[in-house]
Amino acid sequence: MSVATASPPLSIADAAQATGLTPHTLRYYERDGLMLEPIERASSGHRRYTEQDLGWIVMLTRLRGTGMPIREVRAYAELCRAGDGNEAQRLALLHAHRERVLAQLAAVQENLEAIEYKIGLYEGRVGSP
Amino acid sequence: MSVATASPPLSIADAAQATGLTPHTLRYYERDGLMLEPIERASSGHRRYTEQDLGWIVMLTRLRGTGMPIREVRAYAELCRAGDGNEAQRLALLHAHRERVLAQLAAVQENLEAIEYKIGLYEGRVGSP
DNA sequence: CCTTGACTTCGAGCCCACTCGAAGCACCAT
DNA sequence: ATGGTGCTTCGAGTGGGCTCGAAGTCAAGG
Repeated sequence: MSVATASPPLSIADAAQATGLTPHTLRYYERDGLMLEPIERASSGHRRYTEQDLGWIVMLTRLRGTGMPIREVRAYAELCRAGDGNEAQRLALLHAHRERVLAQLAAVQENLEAIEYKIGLYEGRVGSP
Repeated sequence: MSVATASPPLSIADAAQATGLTPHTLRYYERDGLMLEPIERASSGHRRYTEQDLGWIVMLTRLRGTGMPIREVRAYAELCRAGDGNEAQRLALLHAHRERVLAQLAAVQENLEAIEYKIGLYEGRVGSP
């Protein structure tokens, strides 16, 4: 059994620190239905982030970081929340996202090449008298 | 001499068609100082886009498509407008942009890999009973 | 002549994703 | 007890990048 590391829940400030988001953003995500479930509270009412919470935040940050809109992250979260039985839907959502990201990557790379060509022109011109 | 293809200037609708932007966006870009110079007008006051104009629009679309903010495109346009003598500055601007784009590409690719790993998990689970 | 339709300008509106501020409560150290 | 810090909620504000609508003008076709 892995009882070794039962790390204690984190305050919102620590969770922000750990995820690279701000406390404001963490609250906003929760309000907006992006979390799998409402974050647990201490008796004081303060949020307590578990390791699972952090793991999910990392995933959603990756989704956001690849350009998935908030509303689609929410849709994905809702599927996960709904429990077993909709894995195919989740998979379809992730697949569709993957295709979009690949297309986007290809487009950016093509544009970048054209820009690098332009840079080459400038370097040629700048290097010569 | 290449006198062969002296293509006539285009209406804003045709230029929009040709560049994949909307007429609204083309006017907005011009208003916002993103064009190298004000677009020529027909006697009616209607814009007439030349091939040079289209070429520049393609370039600026590539800059935008790689995430360069409007204000920086404007800065680049201003440098170009200023004429010779600031090639080093333009180059520096493009170089800086290139670095940002490469960093961004790397980040997106890393995130995408993690998402693909997740997809792999779902496919494994979905494939089995 | 008169309509049609593509254009013009100007300013406002919209969407997205945060980002912030105000007012209030809870705990902890002095 | 008291001040400080760190949280809470709520709602409003910001910035970027378009996007749109209204009102007017012009050239061509019927």
